[in-house]
Amino acid sequence: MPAAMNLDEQVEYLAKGSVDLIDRKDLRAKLARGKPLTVKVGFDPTAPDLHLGHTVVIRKMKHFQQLGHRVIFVIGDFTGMIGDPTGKKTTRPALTHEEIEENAHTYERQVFKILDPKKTEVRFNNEWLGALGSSGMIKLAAKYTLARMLEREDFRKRFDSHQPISIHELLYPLAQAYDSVALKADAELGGTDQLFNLLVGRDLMREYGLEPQVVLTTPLLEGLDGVEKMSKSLGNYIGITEDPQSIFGKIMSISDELMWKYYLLCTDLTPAEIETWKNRPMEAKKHLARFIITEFHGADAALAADEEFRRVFSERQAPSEVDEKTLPASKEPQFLTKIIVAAGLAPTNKEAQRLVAQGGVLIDEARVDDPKQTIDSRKGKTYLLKVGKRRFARVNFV
RNA sequence: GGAGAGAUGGCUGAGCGGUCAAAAGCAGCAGACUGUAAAUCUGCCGGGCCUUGCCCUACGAAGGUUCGAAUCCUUCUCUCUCCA
Repeated sequence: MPAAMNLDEQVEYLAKGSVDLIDRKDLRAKLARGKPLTVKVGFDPTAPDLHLGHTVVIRKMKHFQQLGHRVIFVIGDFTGMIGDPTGKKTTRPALTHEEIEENAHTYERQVFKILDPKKTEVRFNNEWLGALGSSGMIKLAAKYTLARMLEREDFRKRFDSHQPISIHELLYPLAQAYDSVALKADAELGGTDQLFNLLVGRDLMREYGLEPQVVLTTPLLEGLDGVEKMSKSLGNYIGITEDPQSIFGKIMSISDELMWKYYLLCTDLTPAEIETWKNRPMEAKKHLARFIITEFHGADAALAADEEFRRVFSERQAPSEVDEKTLPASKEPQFLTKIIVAAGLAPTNKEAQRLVAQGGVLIDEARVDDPKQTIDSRKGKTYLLKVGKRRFARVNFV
């Protein structure tokens, strides 16, 4: 990271990969004072499993940190009671204090793989929002108008199409904005879906006689499918705490096209450096996978994952470590499909049948194509099963 | 308070009383191919079964009409719209 950058270089460094920066001049002016900025990012307390999509904004926090600024990680234990209305259909259950505490710790463990713990503050917004009380809340609500709220695209659309908007949803942007007031934030970061909320922060700060914060948004990262944004509920995510082998495989499974976006948002390489990889996509993808695994699990794990990938997919050998399954022996031969299910290689018998019929099952390296295949399952028998490209198990009959 | 619209498989979204385990797209899975779990192409895509044909579930819930209902009727639940 850049030790001594001049003002403009700093602005550029911080702006890299951002979508909105409001406004660049403000940021420059704040930086010019030479004092560390207070930079805040809010996180919902409900989803403690961070994935690569979350790391985009966390990486941006890191950039601020590297330049010596004060980064505050705000856990929205108060705003969590409302739930950000963005595209949400179901209200989530209220969490207990213990659960929130626990989630916060889980966050920290993951976030500090990227951020420097010594330079990161963690705060809970119930601290100041809870203290407001209902009368304080009303005073806060008095600072903003419905017309301005309806500028938010999400609200606007719902309003125009006569979809319901609950009153409490209008409070969410206000509450979040009040975080900035309470913390006297110089800048707030968030995904592009946060733009409106972040801008309300600016307005509200003016109302409270504070200098408005700089707003910086980062792009939403598409998930493995390359279509939907990465999210746990869609199952198209790469979790920070996932095992290295899965991360490696999942990275390799993204489309070449999508890979470049991951490069831009999930590594610290400059666009010029990324360009040098363009003519060898496969190597580039492996390099990306190694980079990401190194960050979360260390370089050794990354190398091992790479080796294993080569072994299993390029050379189509069995992995170095195969799950051992012990199944009860029987004198009569048993249907292979049942064994596959019993070994946890397929969820249902029907699915196992399909896999066999489609030629996706190998016993001891030999393909099976008869769904009615039975196998000798007397005591002491052992088989190496391969189902699909990446499910292996050694079954032992006892 | 009154009038009306709608609820379909992970999602989006078709669906004439029988030929609907339910079109199509997306996502997912498998195979082929390959530079990768990329792209492309092909196939699959509710479950059970001593396993290929039969049986169970399934179209918001519960009843009913019918030889037969996702499709018709009644009630209920939920969502939305309009009028007041």
